[in-house]
Amino acid sequence: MTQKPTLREVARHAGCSVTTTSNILQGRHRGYRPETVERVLSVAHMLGYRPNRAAQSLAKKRSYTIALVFERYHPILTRNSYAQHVVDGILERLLTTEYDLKMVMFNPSAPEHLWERVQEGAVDGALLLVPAIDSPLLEWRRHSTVPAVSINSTVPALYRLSSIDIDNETAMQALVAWVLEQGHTEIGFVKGHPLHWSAHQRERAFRRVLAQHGIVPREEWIIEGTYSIEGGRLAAVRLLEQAALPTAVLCANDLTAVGFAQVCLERGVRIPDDLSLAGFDDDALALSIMPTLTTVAHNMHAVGRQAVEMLLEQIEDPQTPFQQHLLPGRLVIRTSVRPLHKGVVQVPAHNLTQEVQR
Amino acid sequence: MTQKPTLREVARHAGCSVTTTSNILQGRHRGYRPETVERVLSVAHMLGYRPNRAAQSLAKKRSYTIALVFERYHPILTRNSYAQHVVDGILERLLTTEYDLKMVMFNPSAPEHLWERVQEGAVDGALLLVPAIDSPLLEWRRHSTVPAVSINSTVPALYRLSSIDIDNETAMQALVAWVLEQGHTEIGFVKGHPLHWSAHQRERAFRRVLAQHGIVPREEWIIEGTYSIEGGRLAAVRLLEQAALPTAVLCANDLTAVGFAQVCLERGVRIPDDLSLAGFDDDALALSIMPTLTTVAHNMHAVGRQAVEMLLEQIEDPQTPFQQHLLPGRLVIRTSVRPLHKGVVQVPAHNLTQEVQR
DNA sequence: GTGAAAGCGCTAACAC
DNA sequence: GTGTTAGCGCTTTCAC
Repeated sequence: MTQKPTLREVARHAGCSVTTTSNILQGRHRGYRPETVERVLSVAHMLGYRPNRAAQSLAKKRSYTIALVFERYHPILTRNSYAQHVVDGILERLLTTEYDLKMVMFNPSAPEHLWERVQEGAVDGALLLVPAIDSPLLEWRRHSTVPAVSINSTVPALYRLSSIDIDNETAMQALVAWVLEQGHTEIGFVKGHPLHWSAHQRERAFRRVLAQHGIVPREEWIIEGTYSIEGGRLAAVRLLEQAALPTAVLCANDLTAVGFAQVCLERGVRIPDDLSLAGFDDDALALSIMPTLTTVAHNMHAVGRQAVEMLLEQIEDPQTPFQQHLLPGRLVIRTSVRPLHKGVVQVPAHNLTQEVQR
Repeated sequence: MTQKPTLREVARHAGCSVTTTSNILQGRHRGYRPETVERVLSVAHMLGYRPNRAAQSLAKKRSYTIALVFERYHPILTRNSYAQHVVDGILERLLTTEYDLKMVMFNPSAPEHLWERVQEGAVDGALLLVPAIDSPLLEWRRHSTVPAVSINSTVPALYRLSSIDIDNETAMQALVAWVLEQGHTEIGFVKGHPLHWSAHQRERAFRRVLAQHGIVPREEWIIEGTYSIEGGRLAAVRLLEQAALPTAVLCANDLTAVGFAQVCLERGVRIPDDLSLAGFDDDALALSIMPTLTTVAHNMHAVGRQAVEMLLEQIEDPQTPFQQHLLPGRLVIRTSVRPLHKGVVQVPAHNLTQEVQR
C-alpha cells in the first residue's frame, strides 16, 4: 500500500476507532489511556499519515488558508521594494500556524470575481495590500463577513476595516523636524500619489511641522508627484525652472527622490551642496544613488507579521472590534541633506529612533 | 435564507435532482432538455450559488491550487525586482483557469515540512522559484509525484525537472558581441552568485565569445561576485587596485553593476569615459544610476506565464515528458558603454532584438 | 433525459 | 475511555 493512508487505516492498524484516532491526532489526549495515545501516534508516524486538507476543511468548515489580495497592476506594489518584506513577514508569521497563504489578484474592473471567490469558503480571512482611495476593496465589509485587515493603508473608520500601517505622520514630522534642525527653513515638498492615503498623511505632516515653527510653506515649492521615479523627474523639472529655489526638498518617497536627483545631476545642481534632498521609505534605491539618501525606514517585516496577528485574532473571535495600528519609523540619516546653520530654529526633539550612516 | 446556498438547494428550487444540477453546472449540457438547462442555470444565478471548494476538491481529488515554492531568505528573490514580474505573469495566466496560487516558503533546514505539505493533496502542482545549485528542491522528483516546474533555473537533466528560464548564454553572448563591436577588447567580468546555475551560464558565455574572437581573457579581470550591490562594490575595489585596467567591465547582473558604479564614482573613475560598464537583467535600478546602464532585458512576465502553461500541461497529462524551455532576451543599449574604435574586430551580427535608449 | 445512491476523508455529537 | 454514526457539499456510476 504505497498510497496515502487515510484516517481509517491508521485506526485499523492502531486497533481503535476513527474517533479516537482523530481526537488523538488533533492533540486531544485528555481522557485517553497514555498507551492508546502512544500507539495511535506511532502508527500514524509509521504509515506516514497526513490528513487530507480538503476533507478537513469540509468537515470543519474552515479552509485554513488566508488570502493576500492586491490589485492588478498596483503601481505601489510593482515598483516598490518593500512589498517583498511585507510578504516575508506574513509568511514568517504563518509558518508557526496551520494557515496557508493564497495570492488573489483583484481586478478592479470585475470586482464580483473577488467576492465570489471569497464566498466559496475558500479563505478564512484576507489581507488587503495597500488599498487605494478609490479601491473597491474598501467596501469589503459590505460584501463579506470574512475577516480582513488592510495593510499599509489606514482607511477612514467608516469602512470599519482593521488596519496595520506605518506611522506616516509621526515619521514625516520627525524627518521635517530634523531637516529644520539642520538649519533649513526654505523647504520644498514633492507629494505622493494622490490616490494613496499615505500621500495625504505625509503632506499633512509636512505642513503641520512647518506651521508649528511659524513657517509659511511656499505653494510653488509644493509639487505634485506620483510616488515614482518619473514623477520625481517631472517635479524636479518644474521646481528647478523657478526663480527662487528652496535649500532643501523633501520627497514623499524614495523613488520620487531618486527621479528628482537624476534631473539635478543632469542639470548640474549638486546634492547636497546646492540643494539638500530627503526621501521616505528607505527603499533599496536609497543606497544606490549618490549621495546616499537620507530617509525614514519602516519595519515592513513587522507590518506583515502584525497584519497576520490581527487577522488571526479576528478569525478566532469574529466579535473582535476593528482596530487600526501604527508602527513607528526610524530616521536614517545619510548624506543627502547638509547642515545649513544660517538661522536658529527652535525644534523639539523628535521621538523617532535615528541612525546615522555616513 | 441568507446563508450560502448548496447544490441541493439549487436542485430543489429548480425542481430536479442534484445530479442533474451538478452536471449542468459543470457545463455538461449534453443530453439535457434545453429548458432544464436554462432553469438550473438561472436558479443558480438567482440564488448566487457558488460551489464549495473543499467539497469539490474532496470529491474530485483535485485541489485546484498550485504552489509557488521559494526558499526562505532567498538572496535573489528578496533583492531583485524581477520576482514580482514573474509572479505577475503567473497570476495573469492563472486568472483564466480554475487554479489558485498558494505561496509556500520552504525552509531548507526542515525540508520534510514541504514534502508533507505537498503530499496532503493540498496542491496539484508546484512552481519552484529559482532553485539554487545546492537546493533540496532539486530532489523534488525523488520525494513527490506532484508535477513541478523550475523557474529561472535550468537544472541538470538528471533531476528530470521541467524548467522555464531566460536564455542566459545567448543573451550574454549577444551583449559581449555588442561590446566587442564597440571596439573594446580588454574586458573585465564580475561573476554572479556561485550557487546559481545562471551565474555559470553567463560566465561561460562571456568566455566563449572572447575565445571565438581569439581574445584570451585576463583572469585577474575576472572577479568573484554575488549578484548583489555589495558584491559589485567589492569587485570594483579589487579590480581598481590593479595596475592595468580593462576598458570595459561586464557584470553578471545589474545589482552588481550598480555597486561597481558606486565605487567608481567614489574614486573618480568616470563611466563611461574612463571605463565602460554593462549589466544584465534590466533591473529597475538600471535606470536609476547615471549613466543609465546598458544591459539585457528579459520578459519575466512571459517566464511566469510559460511556467504555468507547462505546469498545467503536466497536470492534465502526467505522462508529459519533462522539458526545458528558454526565452530570448533583448539588448538594451543605454549610455554606460562608450564606443572605442581603436581596433577593428570581426563580429557576427548577434540574433537578439535590440533597443537603443539615450 | 433524469435521478438514487454510494462515496470522497474527516469531524463531532452522542451513546455506551 | 472508547466507539457509532450522521453529516460536511459535491461528484459520479449506474439504473430507470
